[in-house]
Amino acid sequence: MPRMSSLPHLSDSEGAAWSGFLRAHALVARRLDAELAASTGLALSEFEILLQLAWAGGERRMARIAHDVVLTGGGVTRIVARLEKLGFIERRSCPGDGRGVFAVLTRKGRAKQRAAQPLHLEGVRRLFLSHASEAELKVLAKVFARMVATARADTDACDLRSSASARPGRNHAG
Amino acid sequence: MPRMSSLPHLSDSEGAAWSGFLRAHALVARRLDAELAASTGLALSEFEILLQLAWAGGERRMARIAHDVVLTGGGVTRIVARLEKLGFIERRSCPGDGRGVFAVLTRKGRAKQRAAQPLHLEGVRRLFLSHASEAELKVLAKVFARMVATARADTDACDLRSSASARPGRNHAG
DNA sequence: CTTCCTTTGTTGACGAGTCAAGGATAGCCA
DNA sequence: TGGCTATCCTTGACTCGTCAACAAAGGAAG
Repeated sequence: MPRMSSLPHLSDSEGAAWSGFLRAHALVARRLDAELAASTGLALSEFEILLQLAWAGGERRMARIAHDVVLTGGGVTRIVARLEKLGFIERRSCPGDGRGVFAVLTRKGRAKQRAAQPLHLEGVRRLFLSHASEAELKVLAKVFARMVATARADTDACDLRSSASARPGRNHAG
Repeated sequence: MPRMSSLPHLSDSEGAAWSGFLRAHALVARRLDAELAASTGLALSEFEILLQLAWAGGERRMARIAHDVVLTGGGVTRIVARLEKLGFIERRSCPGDGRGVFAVLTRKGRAKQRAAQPLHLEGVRRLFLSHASEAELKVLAKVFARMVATARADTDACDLRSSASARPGRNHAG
């Protein structure tokens, strides 16, 4: 019979895993973002988009970016606008689909991404990777992959289902 | 020699673990927050504070809350203000320390927390816990604990050191 | 007691990203 | 060809939480 620790009705390891997940993410993401911003002027979300683009060969459609970095369409529009104003990205209309927009890494953008890469990498290693053995890393990867897969499946299914239904916002009813 | 997958200079499992970490957190936290908000009107951050309070026996000082949930002092002030307006929390001045403020769970607040608990728990299980075996959960807990411990140690040390120094903000210098 | 420094909590200004509405294009079916 | 619906992106309004400045209170040293 499992005893309870930080969360009632959760076993010790359950509670520790969940609360650790939240705390670890908050601490690691916050610090990495701060370090990145301090020495490159880029927020983590901005760098991640540059990285995605570099990884994708330089260009990618807005919707695809949003999906990859788990952000709203509107959010991506704004981040890309920021990066465009800085000269790191260009918007290019999508031949063959008049709705689509490509975000394209400029030469300057690629340089910036390359310059920031070592710092980012060092941060990821120091704050995250260094705390797990190779075997543990594999476990994390596997578990996260499962969570992401089903969360995405759910979301997509939900999106399809609710195409024409209204959902309540945050009502704050006591 | 490790091959690279989603992130250059990172091995497959390293890249998968890191990017999985970010994606999984975004998806799980977003969805849990949405579900919680839809059926209780509480944001995840708000519920977590109620939970902390309940867990702590009903009262806790602001600074302690901020530390526990990994938020800024200002942030906690605002969340507590929200919860106070809703009648879930009372502010009480701290006897013996004129600066301190206790956040105290009201009867209504405790009831709210109890009412929301099952939904929260179910969400945590479905979105997070169900994707890992007991052994895997133990690994997650251990790894997260290490990350949190050193991140906190670093932060604290940094805070002490920088008590009287200026730090640059986000400069956005290209 | 006075001075200096630290800690605690609050607040105005702000930045980031969400949400929902809207315009434009695509694609299907009669 | 003329609807009808779905998808893509953008934008105004808004919420959330951060940051920096601040006021009030401890605490130690002279």
